Amino acid sequence: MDEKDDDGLSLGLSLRLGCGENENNRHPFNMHNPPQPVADQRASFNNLFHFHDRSSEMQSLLQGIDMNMEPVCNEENGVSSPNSTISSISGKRAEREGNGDENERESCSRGGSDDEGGGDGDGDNSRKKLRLSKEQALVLEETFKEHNTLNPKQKQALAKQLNLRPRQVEVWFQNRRARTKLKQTEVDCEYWKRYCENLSEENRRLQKEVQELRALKLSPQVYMNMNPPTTLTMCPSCERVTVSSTSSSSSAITSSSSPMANRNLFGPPIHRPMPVNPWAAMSIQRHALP
DNA sequence: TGGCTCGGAAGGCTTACGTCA
DNA sequence: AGTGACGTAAGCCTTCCGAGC
Repeated sequence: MDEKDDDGLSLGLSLRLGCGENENNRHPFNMHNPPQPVADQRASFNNLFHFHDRSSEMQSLLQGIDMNMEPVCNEENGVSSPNSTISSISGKRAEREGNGDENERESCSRGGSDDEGGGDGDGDNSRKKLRLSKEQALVLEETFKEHNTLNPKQKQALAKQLNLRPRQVEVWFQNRRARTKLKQTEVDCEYWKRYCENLSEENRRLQKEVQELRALKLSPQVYMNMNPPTTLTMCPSCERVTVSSTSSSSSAITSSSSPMANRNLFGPPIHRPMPVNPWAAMSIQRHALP
């Protein structure tokens, strides 16, 4: 088992960091906090999740499901939910399912063999699709919002609550993570696209400004009215811009009063609105882009 | 009825970790 | 004690394909 940190008493939870499927405030493009590689983001947090400590809202969601009901083999029932059928269990995944799922699978497979014998007759090769009920989907969604991965105990508990096989819960979470990531990628791409467009616009504007300044430089009377040369510096920690004159006495001003106040001289704006959780973004308009 | 989208499921691959020589 | 080989478990990616619109 991979649950080395599971003491068997607590319901530990494995969470992925950085990619942010569950991090609603994720800022994937913050230059000071770049996105992390997906493959190495696994980290385990224990004791973060207890099914029986859920909110009352969650409890109400679960009201339609008998939490005390023993998990019922779907193959025995023929359906896992009022509008679902069940797929056959086969292949590598079924082979490597841990002991935690083994008992249930074995018991289910006995019923499944009966069902297969009297079912549609296409045997193990068929993928019988199921459609999770609304109640099941709601509970899974709510659970996913809290934690996008489950450890075996949580998977078992959730499967029991929803009257599903642990494998179904596992697959649902895998698909949910994958599709969340896809959504996030789409949002990210759109963001970068518009970000580049704005950079191009900014570049054009600055080039025009340079041309205007060069034109002024060519006219001699301008020099007579110019202030002494100034130096712009920015504190790397607080990012405040300081304008200091080389001749006048300590005329340093901060960015708040500087004409350069709104210009980040050293890269993209730090506090630029970043893409939000894609699922939230689907219903909430994105922040205004730069 | 064919096309399309959604989403459950399977298979392959990668990674992390434990065990053992 | 350090190390490489090996096995195992879990997650991710890609693809398939049934169901519903």
